[in-house]
Amino acid sequence: MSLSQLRYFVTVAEEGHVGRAASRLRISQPPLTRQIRGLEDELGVTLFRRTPRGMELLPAGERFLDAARDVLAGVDRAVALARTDAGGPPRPGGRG
Amino acid sequence: MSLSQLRYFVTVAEEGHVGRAASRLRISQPPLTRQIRGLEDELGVTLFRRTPRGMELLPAGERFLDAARDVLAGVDRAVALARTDAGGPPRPGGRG
DNA sequence: TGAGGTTACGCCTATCGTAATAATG
DNA sequence: CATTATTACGATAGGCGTAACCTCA
Repeated sequence: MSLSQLRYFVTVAEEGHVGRAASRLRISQPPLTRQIRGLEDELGVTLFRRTPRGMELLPAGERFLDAARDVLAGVDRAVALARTDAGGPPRPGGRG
Repeated sequence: MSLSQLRYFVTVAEEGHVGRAASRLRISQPPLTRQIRGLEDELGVTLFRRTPRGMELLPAGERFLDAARDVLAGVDRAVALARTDAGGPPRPGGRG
């Protein structure tokens, strides 16, 4: 499980369409399909129902979507907290 | 930034020692050092102070530690939620 | 036939482990 | 010299893109 997989999953869930999601993520469909598939495989849970119209979120997927968004938001929060200037010395080569 | 980096960081923070942290993580010191360094570089923030006795958490590191734990807990929660049996069909080849 | 998701294959990057190096006291 | 973190170098695994394939209506 990786943060990329979580981002990919959220995008596919939002678009309901691998092609559109891939476009938004600036990657091609195959790696996106594989990552979603790998995520499902690792979880042991089917997150989407494949239809001729696209990807339909299953109940397990909806529950996971909520938690995945929380994780990604937590990452942003962590980064912001670390970068909060509170007397820490700047790194040489940092964006300072 | 990766979930591995977050796990590595939390372990080093808890041990205050790259060697012990690496042992707990079942990897060797060099990759652990590199991942911590890469994390600091990506954040643009120094998280630890290197001393002859080990790794000492700086203020930015303490703030990040709290948030990193939250992220990792969120991942566990997401997995548990997805696996919550609520009528979802089992995957063929799953761990059933 | 058309739309959409999936699999096969090759390339590139990232990560790991072993060995060697630098700093501290 | 002893301890700890870091860098150099080669091997392995994972991710991406192009091309080809399967499924459904």
